[in-house]
Amino acid sequence: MVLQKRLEYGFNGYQMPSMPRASRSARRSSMRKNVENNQLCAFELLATVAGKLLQERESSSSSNVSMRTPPGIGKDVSKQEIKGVVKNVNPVKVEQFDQVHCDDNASTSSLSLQAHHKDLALSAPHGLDESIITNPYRSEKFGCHDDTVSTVSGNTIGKLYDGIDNEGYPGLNKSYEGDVGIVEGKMEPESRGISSTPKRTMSDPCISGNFVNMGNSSLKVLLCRDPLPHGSFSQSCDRMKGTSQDGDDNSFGCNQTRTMNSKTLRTLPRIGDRRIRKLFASKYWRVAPNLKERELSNDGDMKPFFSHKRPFYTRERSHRNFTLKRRRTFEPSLAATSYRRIDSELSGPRIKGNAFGPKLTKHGGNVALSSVSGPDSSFNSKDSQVKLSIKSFKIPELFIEIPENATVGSLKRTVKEAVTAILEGGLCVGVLIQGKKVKDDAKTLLQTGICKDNKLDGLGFELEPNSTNLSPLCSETLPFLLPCDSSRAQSRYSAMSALNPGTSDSSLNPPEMITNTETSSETNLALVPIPSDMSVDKLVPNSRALVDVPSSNAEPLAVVSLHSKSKRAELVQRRTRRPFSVSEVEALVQAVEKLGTGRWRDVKIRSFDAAKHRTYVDLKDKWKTLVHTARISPQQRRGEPVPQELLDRVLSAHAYWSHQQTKQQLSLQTDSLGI
DNA sequence: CTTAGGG
DNA sequence: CCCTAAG
Repeated sequence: MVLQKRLEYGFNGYQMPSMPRASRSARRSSMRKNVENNQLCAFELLATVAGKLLQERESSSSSNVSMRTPPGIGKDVSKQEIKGVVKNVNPVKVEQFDQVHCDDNASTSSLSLQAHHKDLALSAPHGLDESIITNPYRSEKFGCHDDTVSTVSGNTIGKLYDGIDNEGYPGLNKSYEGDVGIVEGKMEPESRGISSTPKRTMSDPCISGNFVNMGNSSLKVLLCRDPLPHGSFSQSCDRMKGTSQDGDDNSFGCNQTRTMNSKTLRTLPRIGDRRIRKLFASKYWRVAPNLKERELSNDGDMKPFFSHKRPFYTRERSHRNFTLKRRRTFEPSLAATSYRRIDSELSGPRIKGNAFGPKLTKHGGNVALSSVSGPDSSFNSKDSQVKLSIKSFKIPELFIEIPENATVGSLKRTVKEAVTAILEGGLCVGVLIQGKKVKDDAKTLLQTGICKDNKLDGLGFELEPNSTNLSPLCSETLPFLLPCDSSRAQSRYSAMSALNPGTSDSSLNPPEMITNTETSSETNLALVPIPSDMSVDKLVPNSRALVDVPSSNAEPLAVVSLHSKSKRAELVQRRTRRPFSVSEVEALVQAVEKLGTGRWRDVKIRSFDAAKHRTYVDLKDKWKTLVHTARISPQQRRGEPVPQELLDRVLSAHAYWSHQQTKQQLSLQTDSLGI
């Protein structure tokens, strides 16, 4: 009776959509096993190089002496000069190369700028009035890297930033495109030298990153890479239109845009995703899973409006299953972008002035490509030796998470450890020509086109983490996705509040981000504040080194630990609490009324697709609490009061679906018995 | 990955 | 919200 009554409440005449659910298996991918066994390719080589570098750093104080033929590299056939690994040691050093740079200025410089800008964006999205960013290019040009410093005003940065966000690199498009072209195999007359490198990087939203966690002296490093098609980067940025930060109020009704976004986003990072998850317990990941992609076409059908004439929603699922592979990638949004780079540690003090060195450290690049100076044809030697100058290698991205109260010294140590760990973990060197990876190691340089007579324009090298030790990490979207400009690079280096009992979430003390562009000449650790979705595109005028991150953004980071040493640190910070708003409840109720209580994934997609911080589990939980809430007396309820009307609907729907469920079960039983 | 439930 | 067992 009661049930009946309830049903009447909101289900008058409502026909239960009897749609068989797609079998779960259908969505399941059997290919779980991963190739985690990548062999350590040039591990040794790199280790050697790394070692060298480290040594050099320690020993060489000011001399920008370039390393000569590091063991293992180009010893035989080609003679290479590795000026710096991981960091640009010093562009100025070799005239010849500089020459090249200058010549290329037209194109290179813009390119560099791009990269540069990107970096800026990454590292100092917020007020930068006073930030000083060295412009490597300049330095290079003038040969006085250390002295020439250009100051970029916050505005400028902001603009750059915006430009980046918009996919374009205003004013830089030309070169950018050129790059892309190269990547695609097209060679542009103009691009040469470092071109290939930068583009590669840029086009690789996927970031390879290392996450270093310092809390508790734990060191967590995570490397990830995930090659993405160029262009994804920019696209990856969410451009959710007009969605509230929460996505709360806009959760419904605007699927279209959202869909596109999600789709796009989802395309981004991925490889790492699963892998990582697998490797590490889910507890390490705190990002809300992104549901699978949806079809645009579904949007119409999916309209959340509760109506009797509901369209064939049924198709939705199956369709979706085929077309879209759902992906819980890290949200691209940030994902893609949140990468910090730490190229410094290794190069030590000398990098000063090179913080934003020519090396295009685009974040996002899964591999840090360093710029290879493609020696011009003019730079040939007499014999058939191929001379290469590798200006720098960028180490895979690192993520560092360190408590605010940590000391600078510990920060340094952490970074160092992280870098060391990476190097020790093994790196592989990849060779790219025209942006394409040369896979056949057996080929001779000549065969590959790397010969003195050739312009080595398209030649590039990249360092890649040894996949054995890392997991590609695609950052998940920040839970709080930024509506329109999430595209901007962001990273989170948040202090783990969990480690600081005294100041945890509730303390309203948001972890602070360190934006450090000038902190030390030693480290170019560019920490980027996480833009809060709340204050989306505003640059905080006076925030310089430290940026407050709204506590609401203090979402946990994805941290992976490679070192067993940190156990406690593994405890991930709990997600910040985000009470459901009435509108969200409304959306939830509506969705459940329509879909039932056993299809949270669909509910999520239907009404909360844009709310990245609401997982289907969250929705399920919320429903659970709603039901509970509806049953208790109003006096016992807490939090934002939910309209009684909604609660009534909750009860009705709950009753209805429970009934359906039992009914279904009965029929099943009957069936099996009957047969 | 999703569900369903307990904590 | 988290964590997990199941599927």
